[in-house]
Amino acid sequence: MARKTGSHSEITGPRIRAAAERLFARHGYAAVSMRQIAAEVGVQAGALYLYTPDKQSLLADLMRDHLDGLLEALDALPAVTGAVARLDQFARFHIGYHIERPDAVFVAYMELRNLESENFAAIEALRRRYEDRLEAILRDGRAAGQFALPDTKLATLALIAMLTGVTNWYREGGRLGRAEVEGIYADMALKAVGVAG
Amino acid sequence: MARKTGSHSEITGPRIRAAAERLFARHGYAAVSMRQIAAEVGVQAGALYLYTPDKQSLLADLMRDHLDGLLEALDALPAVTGAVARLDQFARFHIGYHIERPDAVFVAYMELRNLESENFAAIEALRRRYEDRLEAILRDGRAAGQFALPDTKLATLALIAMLTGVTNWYREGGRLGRAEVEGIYADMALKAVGVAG
DNA sequence: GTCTATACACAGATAGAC
DNA sequence: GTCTATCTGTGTATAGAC
Repeated sequence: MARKTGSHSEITGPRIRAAAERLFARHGYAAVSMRQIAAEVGVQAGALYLYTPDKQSLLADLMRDHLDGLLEALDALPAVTGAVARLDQFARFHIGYHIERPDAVFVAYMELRNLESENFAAIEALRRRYEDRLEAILRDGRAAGQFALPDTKLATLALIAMLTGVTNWYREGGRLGRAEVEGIYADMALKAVGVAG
Repeated sequence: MARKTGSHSEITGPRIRAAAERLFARHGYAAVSMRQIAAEVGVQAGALYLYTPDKQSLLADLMRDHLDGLLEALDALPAVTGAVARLDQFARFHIGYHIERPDAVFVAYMELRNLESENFAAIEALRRRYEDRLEAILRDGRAAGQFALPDTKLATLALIAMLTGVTNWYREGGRLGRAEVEGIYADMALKAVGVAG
């Protein structure tokens, strides 16, 4: 409880990451300065370096945390049986998870080109793991004769692009509610792979 | 034919735009310096300002030119009858046009947030016009009972996201040829709106 | 039309006082 | 743990020679 005056390490770190995420999403990593991030948090630029070795690590950590959380949440879903039910579940999950974290999603998808090569490789591996979960569903459904797909890899990428696109327009309190949007997207995803609506 | 020594205005302008497009696509607008662009072209940084008033205009012009060309090419397609044929044509066109201009597409989709407000409004209006062409097809198809769609606006955005996603992975000379990819995407687009494959 | 030189602002990052 | 001050590099953009 009792701490020295001016000592806030437990909350300043998360606040720095939150501010960086918001600013990176809004203006882009390269366009945001460490001074801007510090100003958002209410500290001086030099203080940031107590929490991150450099700007690049700040970006890479945000992206890794996002993708780690995404995979963890996917794995925590209740088990369902059958490729159709699994794809429906995946689509709804993807929409819901992305709708709730527009900034994190935006950064993770837009700032790949600003990662240095080791960070890029690590982040790409995580993304690939996530895509592989969807592709496994599509492969199983095709093997079971439930999906009509010329190419599972292409379908995987097409579906992910379609679903992730929700972040381009969805706004809290808009014309369509979250559950409604999840349902419509899941329906389109199922139809796209040949499941009759 | 005969020109003064060192005078290259007719080709330097396009070369500057081409270099800027390539660099912006690769590294992002904010991460690319005027000096880098000049170096690509083989001139000094100061010389760029004979062709563009500033860096922002260079970006806005690239994006406007891309979207103008996209709309013009769409309008130049041969007329086809029926919503199914029109959607098939639109999907193939979108894939083909985007596959051929990965850099221009990337810049037009990723650098919106780096546009100043007047430029942003102009570019957004062009993008909206393009989306409206697709939405008109979906509305007509739904009215004719050919498409099953809960919401044409949402479906428009979902389809465009799916189709545009091709630029994230398609590479010339890869496993799948261009016509093949166009066909698979068009098929998924039609199925997604409820047309039986 | 292009170059060299430069003005001026701001970037990322570090040192040392408190 | 944070601040002030500062180092060093680089950014956009312009002026003036050729």
